[in-house]
Amino acid sequence: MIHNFDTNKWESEYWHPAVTTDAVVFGFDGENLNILLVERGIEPYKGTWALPGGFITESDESAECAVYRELHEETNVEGIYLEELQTFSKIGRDPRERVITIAFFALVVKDNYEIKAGDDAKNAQWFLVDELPPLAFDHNEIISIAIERLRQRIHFEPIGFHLLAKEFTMPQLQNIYIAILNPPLNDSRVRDRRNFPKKMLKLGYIKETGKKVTGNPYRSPKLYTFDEEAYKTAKQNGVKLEF
Amino acid sequence: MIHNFDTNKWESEYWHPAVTTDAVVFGFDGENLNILLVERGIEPYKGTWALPGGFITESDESAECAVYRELHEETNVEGIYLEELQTFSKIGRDPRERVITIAFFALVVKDNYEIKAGDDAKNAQWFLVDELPPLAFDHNEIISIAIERLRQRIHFEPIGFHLLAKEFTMPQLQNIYIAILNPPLNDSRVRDRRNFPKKMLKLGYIKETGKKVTGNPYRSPKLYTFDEEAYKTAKQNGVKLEF
DNA sequence: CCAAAAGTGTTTCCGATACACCCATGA
DNA sequence: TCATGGGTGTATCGGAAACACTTTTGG
Repeated sequence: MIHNFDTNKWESEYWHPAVTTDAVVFGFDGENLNILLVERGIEPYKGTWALPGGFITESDESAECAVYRELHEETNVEGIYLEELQTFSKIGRDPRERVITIAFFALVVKDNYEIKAGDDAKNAQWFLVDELPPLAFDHNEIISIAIERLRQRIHFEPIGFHLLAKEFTMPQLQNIYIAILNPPLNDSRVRDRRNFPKKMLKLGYIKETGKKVTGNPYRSPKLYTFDEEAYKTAKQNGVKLEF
Repeated sequence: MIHNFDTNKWESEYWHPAVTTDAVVFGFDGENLNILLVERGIEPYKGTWALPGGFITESDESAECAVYRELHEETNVEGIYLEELQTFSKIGRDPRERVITIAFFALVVKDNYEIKAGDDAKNAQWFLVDELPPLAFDHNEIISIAIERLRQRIHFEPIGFHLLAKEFTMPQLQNIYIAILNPPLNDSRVRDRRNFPKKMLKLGYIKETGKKVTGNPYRSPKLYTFDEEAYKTAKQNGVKLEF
């Protein structure tokens, strides 16, 4: 093993890899789950769809900052809830050089953003999770892991609310669970219109607004909101909040 | 900071950070949960306890390889189950330069290894999770996150078996759940000697060996093993395996 | 025979599941 | 009035939780 430090005793001389960040941005439209992709405008994989992201370009930029910056530059999306997914460091995952990628995943309300391609991205748009195009690098693997993480997470944390507007209907919330968990058609726990709201309301952190949606050619659903205070209190008290 | 670019057009010109790996190794002794630490033999934090780990020193070394290598060099532990925890990239977490650390966590049978300090480690030993010494860098934070991850994971995956010898007793397995979940004393689900085995055996992937421990000055407990086949089958069939 | 720890069975109760009909709205 | 989708209550069943005494073993 190498132990050479240079004259600056704090500066290591070990090999330094390139580090990038990528974001798996999930957007929900009330019905289906989408992922935000960009079409690469530069080599390698020019013209192929890929996750938004890019190099950490400055020594004083954190990974979080880098991924926010790239996301804004490439897709015009900003100010979202981001969480680290995993780091990908296999040899050969980038044809240019050894690249280590810190992947994040994000949850947004799809219609809150006007997607605009920019920077290295020739194009940017939403794709249904079930209808993704061929992807650059190992981005398929990253997305699989992100979906898996989402599936686990939704059992323990109310992540659904990041995917919905402040006020939402029970069927919308239910559609999130169906889209993420993809349960069998006869799973009455998730798919039954009577059991689902009961279970959700029992968690104690969803409250009615008293309002209803208008303008539908059918019975108008009630609007609910996420009661963040109630959620925090319940969490602190160790109340089980599992779905 | 080092910025050496070559003429290869694939070589990016972005800034490259230093990347290290650290391992949070949990060892179980049948009673309590321990963490493996090393006493640093070099600056910075010379003489302070820290997680085993170190720089990715070669461009063809994956993060997994690096952490295995460092762990072996510094503590003589090898061939263990390792899983990525999280990547730590905050500015200023290392006084030398900007360092990004990929942290892993591992689960081992404590008594299977003879801990021997080596390489940059002046010393290496187990500490009870509740009695950790002051730690170098942000290793306290890394350990907190590792414990949290462990706590979540044990609900869904039979990670306990990595912490036990092939044959183990029910009270040992129960002690793992108690050590990791640290439930209130009146939590009869985890702490009751009648309910716990019932629940475990119902999962279907633990089988009796027919053997018993010998040499105790009291009733000898039965020995069980983890039935990996049964576990895989159950998992594929979507049987719920939650604790 | 004593101390220490392990093994075992039953009752109760709550919460999850299963299930079907009526309501609201706009066209 | 029709089509579409949303809202609501109840009965049953199963699994979780609560609970205490007996057995084994070595000293």
